[in-house]
Amino acid sequence: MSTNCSNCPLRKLDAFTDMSGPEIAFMEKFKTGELEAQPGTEIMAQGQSSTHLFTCLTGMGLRYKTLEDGRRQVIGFVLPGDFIGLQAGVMSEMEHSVEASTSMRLCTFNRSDLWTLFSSHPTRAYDLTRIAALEEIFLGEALAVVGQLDALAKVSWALHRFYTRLDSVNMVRDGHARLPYRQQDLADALGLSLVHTNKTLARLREDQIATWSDEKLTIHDMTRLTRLAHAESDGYAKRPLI
Amino acid sequence: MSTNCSNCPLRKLDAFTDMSGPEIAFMEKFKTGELEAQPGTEIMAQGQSSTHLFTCLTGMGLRYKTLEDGRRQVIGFVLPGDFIGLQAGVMSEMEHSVEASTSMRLCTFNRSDLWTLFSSHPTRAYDLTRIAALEEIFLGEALAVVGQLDALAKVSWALHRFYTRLDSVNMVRDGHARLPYRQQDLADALGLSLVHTNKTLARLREDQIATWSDEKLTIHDMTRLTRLAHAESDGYAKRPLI
DNA sequence: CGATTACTTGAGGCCTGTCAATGATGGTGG
DNA sequence: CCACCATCATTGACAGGCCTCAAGTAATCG
Repeated sequence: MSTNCSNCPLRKLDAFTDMSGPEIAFMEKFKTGELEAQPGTEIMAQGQSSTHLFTCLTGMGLRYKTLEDGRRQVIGFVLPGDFIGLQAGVMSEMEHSVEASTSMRLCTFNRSDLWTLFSSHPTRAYDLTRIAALEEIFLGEALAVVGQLDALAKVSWALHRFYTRLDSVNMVRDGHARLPYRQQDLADALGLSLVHTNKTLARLREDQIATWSDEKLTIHDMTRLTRLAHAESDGYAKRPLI
Repeated sequence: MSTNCSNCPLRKLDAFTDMSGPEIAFMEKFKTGELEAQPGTEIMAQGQSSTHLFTCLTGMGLRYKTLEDGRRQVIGFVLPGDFIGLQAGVMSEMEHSVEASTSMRLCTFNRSDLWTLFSSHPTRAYDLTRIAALEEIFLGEALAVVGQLDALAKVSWALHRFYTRLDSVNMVRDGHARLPYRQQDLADALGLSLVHTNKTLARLREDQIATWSDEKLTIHDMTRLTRLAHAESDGYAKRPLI
């Protein structure tokens, strides 16, 4: 069973900007199908070009760069509504990989159609550029966190951001949210060792601030978490959906 | 004396993609003037919107985020050919500041004209998106460096990247390049303390790999520097100029 | 010539990485 | 059904890379 854009469940969320009728009609043509990705699958590979672009419909994944010595830097986490493959679309190849952490359902687009988007639907092109700018903003914030904060603040920031982003796509129920990543993923995102990440999570748990276990995230004290996280106040405005 | 786009000295460099006649004609209209910024001037401020966008014509600057506790993360360094204000253009406000390190000459554009760029010149819109994607690629690489590498590799990476980028805009003469930043700027970019940055630079100098003093960068052994830097081999392809 | 800024160098300590071992869980094959 | 293996989370011990503090030099400026 495939979803069409006119009744896309994501588009109705408050987190995303509105789309006009003609825009929706165009997206119906732009979208070529859907893809189911199993956990552990590599959706896009670093150093390769791709004929397809995606939007995450359901499920979660992560973006990461692999260094030649085997180390790994997690660049970000893919949640529903996220666009995948902008780099492959406008550059020759991807500079990071994207992997499915859970089973994921993805809307698929043809890279070759991207040019018609720019030439015939400037509002959609503008939205795509805004998405790129949002990525840039996030990476700048992540760089500041990894570069300047200590371990407790790093982990707090990550959990705070997970919770906020999951909440924006309606994936928080009764204060709980599914967080299907491994501690190693978080460690690789924050530039910490697995061991130290584990101990920092244990401390947040003991201090009754936040608990993340069995793939489930629970915030016990959002006030203290926000303070520890040095979280920027702005409650992330609406963003475009492709 | 003001430069017009048709004889823009940057456009002729190998580093930048070609521009068609109609594109150049449009840029002439799009460009509203030039601005001279003195060293230390804040060109764009974090948290503020701006009516103007810029392209760096000459001189150098830096982008940085300020944390509430006063710490600072340098997000990147602005060299000739770099576009400034993409975030201000397509989002409500900037999430980082831009400051002039030397005297800078900037091409100025009106933010309100940006929409006509998207609606009437899709090739230019595409280029703008590519620039955003390039920024994203750079920030991803910076995140991996700051998150995963040790101090020696971080500093080596930075010097290697400085040299490569300066070379691409023809600012290297006889193996020397002007690098008008302070050690504190580099430290804040790499997430290192000033003291440790200084000692790491001293070590690279003693080992006859690279010397950076008196605002002048000299590479003595590019082979070893490249190895230390874990530098990605791809010799940065052509990029668009706005 | 005092004040400011930037670079340099040394000493000491802590935050975080590495190493190592254990437990828990789940999948697999005999 | 159980031994076996792989993955992930957890905990302790220890070392080291990097930070902080501090002091000194040099250059620039009003």
